[in-house]
Parts: sequence; C-alpha cells; structure tokens
Amino acid sequence: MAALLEKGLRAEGHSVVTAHTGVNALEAMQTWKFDAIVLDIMLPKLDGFGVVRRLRERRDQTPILMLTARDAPADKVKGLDLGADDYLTKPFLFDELLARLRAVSRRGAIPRPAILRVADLTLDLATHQISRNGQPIELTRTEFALLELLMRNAGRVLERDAIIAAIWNTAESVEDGTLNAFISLLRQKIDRKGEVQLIETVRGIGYRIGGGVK
Amino acid sequence: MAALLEKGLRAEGHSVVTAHTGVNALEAMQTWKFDAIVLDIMLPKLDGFGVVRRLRERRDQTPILMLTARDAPADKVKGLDLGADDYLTKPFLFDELLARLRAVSRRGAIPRPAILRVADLTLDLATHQISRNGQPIELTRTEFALLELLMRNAGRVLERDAIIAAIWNTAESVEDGTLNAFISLLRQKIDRKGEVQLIETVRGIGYRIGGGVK
DNA sequence: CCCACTTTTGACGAATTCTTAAGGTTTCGC
DNA sequence: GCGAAACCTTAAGAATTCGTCAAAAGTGGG
Repeated sequence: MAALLEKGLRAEGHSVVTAHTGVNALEAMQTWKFDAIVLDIMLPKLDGFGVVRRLRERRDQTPILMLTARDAPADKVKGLDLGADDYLTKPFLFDELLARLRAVSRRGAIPRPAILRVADLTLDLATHQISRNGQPIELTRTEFALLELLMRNAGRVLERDAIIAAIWNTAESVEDGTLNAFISLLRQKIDRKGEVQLIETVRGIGYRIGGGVK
Repeated sequence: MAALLEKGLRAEGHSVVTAHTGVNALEAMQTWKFDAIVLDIMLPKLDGFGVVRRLRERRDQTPILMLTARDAPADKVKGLDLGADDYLTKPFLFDELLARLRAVSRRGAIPRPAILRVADLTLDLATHQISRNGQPIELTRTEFALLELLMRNAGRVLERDAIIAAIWNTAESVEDGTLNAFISLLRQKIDRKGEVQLIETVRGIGYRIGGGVK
C-alpha cells in the first residue's frame, strides 16, 4: 500500500518520504518539514491516532490526511477531533486522494481556541459555561448566542443588521427593538454595576465587545 | 434539510445563517464573515460548485464543507479541486458533520480586514476604528461614511455632488451646506490644530484627502 | 393544564446625531 | 484692492437612536 502511494505521488511530481511505523513517522517529522502527511490508522508501534496526538501536542501544524480501511464513524470523529485535517476511507480513487491532499495542504492549520476570552469574561464553547471574574453566569439560549457572536468578533463592531441576521435567521426576523432588549438583558448579567462595561454601543452602527482601543 | 442542520448546529452552540439559493449564499457571504460554510451541491439559481468557484475567485478563504446526495467520485474531486475543504455524502451522522466542521474550521486563514491609510491616519473597516498618529478618534455614522469615502479615493478629488450622492443616496438629498458642516465636523476631529491638514478643499470642485503630489 | 421561564413587543424618556441657516472668512478674477 | 462667489464655523431645533421597563406571547416540564 505504502509503496503504491509513494509511486503514484512521485509520478505526480511530489517528493515522498515513507515511514512504516508510527515511531518512524514521528522521527521523520522531526527531521524534515512536510507540506502534508498521509497517515494510515493501522500502524505498528504507535497507531495513527497516537501519531496525530503527539504531533499536535508538539504544535506541529502540518496538514494531515488520515487513511484507513475502517469505516466506523467513531473513528472518523476521533481522527478529526485529534487534529487530523481530513479522512479518507479505503477503497478510494487515487485521484480523490490527490484532490484531498491539494485541499488539505492549501492552507495551514490555525487552531481555534475553544474558550473565548475578553478581559475577565470567559465563554467556554465546549461546556457553554460563562464566567466573569471567576463568577459563573447563567444565560438563556438567545443571550448566549448574542454574547458568543460578540466574543467571536471581539474588537470589531458588529452592525445591528448583521447581529439580527445572525441570531434570528434571515427570514423576516424580529423587531429592531428586540436587539435593544437583549443587549439590555445581557448587560444586566455581564456588566454588573461597579464593573467595567465590556459591551459597548457604537451609536448608529451596532455593538462591540472588548478591544476598544488600539 | 437546511432547517434540520440549522437546528442541530444551533443546539451545538453555533450561530447559523441559512441561504436557500446559491445567489443568496454569495450575498450572505459578502455581508458577514463566517467560520465555516456547509454547502449543498444542489441549489437553485447557482449550484454549489458555482458558489465555491465564485467565492475562491474573490479570494474568500472561508472553509467550505460540501454536502450532497451524489456519491460520484468525480463530484468529490471536482468540489475539492474548486477549493472546497471537505466533502460529506448523505446519508451521514450528525456527529460526523460536527467533527468535520471542527476540523475544517480549525484551519482557515483569517483574512486581514482592509485598513485604509493616509499618512498617519488609519481607518479599520472591520472594527470601525479610526486613529490619527496612534490616537483613537470617535466619529459618528455620517462622519465615518464621509471619511471612508474620501479615504477609499485617497489622492483623488471627489466632486461635491458625487459625495452627496454617495452618502445621502436618496433622490431628494440634503442641502448643499450640510456637506460643509460635515467637512467642518470631520476636520475638527481629524485635522486638529498643529497637525498637517489632510482634508483639502479643492475650490469649485470638491474635496480630496491625502493626496496630490506636491 | 398550569406554572416558571424565555422571548418578543411597544412605549417612553434620555441622549446623541443630523440638518439647517445665519454670519464670518477666504479665495479668485479683475 | 474690490466685489462676488465659495467655503467655514457655529448654534439650535429637528430627528433619530438607544436603554429600560412592563406586559404579552410563546415554550417546555411536571
């Protein structure tokens, strides 16, 4: 299998280094810098999942295309969550592997933080927990959506229209005043008296959280 | 299908905007910045392939996950080659879609929003922030629009009529003197005493910022 | 079916922004 | 220099925008 792929990739003009165990693969990655990695899950010594984990632990962001015969959805999920960039199931067409490789190596991996933070306010995307200065805060669904939107775009001004469209789908949405109401609700929970106001109003435009100056 | 996905994604804490035609999708993407796009191939007006192509032509690098019932390998290859980042075939597990979305949006170049600059004056379109010589400056909506217009055409003289038409795009617009008033307001904030005057009056024609070769 | 909670709406006052117009200043042709 | 046109500044009323509140409407659990 490895030999076959190597031959095909070289025929396409790529330079290829092959490793036959997970440990060898990690060694090779310390020696060279690759544009992309094609990784089989089933490997001696250390399986593909282990390789991905170690690699990402080292902050190596090389694009990874996982490759295996197993078709269990759980495996796909596991591979992608560990930090692989794509997943290909045997049998596959060589052309498809090439196309996915191109897609995967076109961009560098930029990990996205799982926790949004603005000043002493944190929002955990995984657990949906919010806290300000260590104190947990309870938000309703819509309040959460609004805060998340603002924090995902911390430092930028979001226009009122854009906010409304993002939170209430494009369909003939809600009254304009509703946004006022939710901002008000949010502030009551987030920006309590005595604390720095994190949610800013930009009159005539919209709202912004954090990152006001500079 | 779209409604189902939207509901599921919202339940996962994502903010979602839905478009029901390819053309609508492109419009939405001009309006907002997304972390990722889930794109069906079969769409009215403009199919998924077309959307991907247009998007990449505009240098929009938003991660795209193609989604369709078709299973032909040729389609996968086509989608990926046009610049999609991944491809999912129905039927699929919702969990798998989530995992792929995470993988796909983990990378993703964050295109730097445009910043207009004239001398030591900068205007950030994304954050709506303005600064002169490092000092932040607050502008009202109309002042901002006026400055943006001038800076987008830095070095060029804009006729008074053109400015009024651009900013008050209503048929029956405003009095001519209003423009004077706003130029005056702008100068009070931008060109403070002791600094080089950036906004120039071109008598009988209009105004220019930054500009002309001296 | 009722209750608790969330979402939405409408109204009102407060604050900000826009527009206009009047009077002052600069520029240009002669 | 002189006058006229163009432009600048300012102030004040008009208009818009926003925050808050209370109540209505919707939602889901028990």
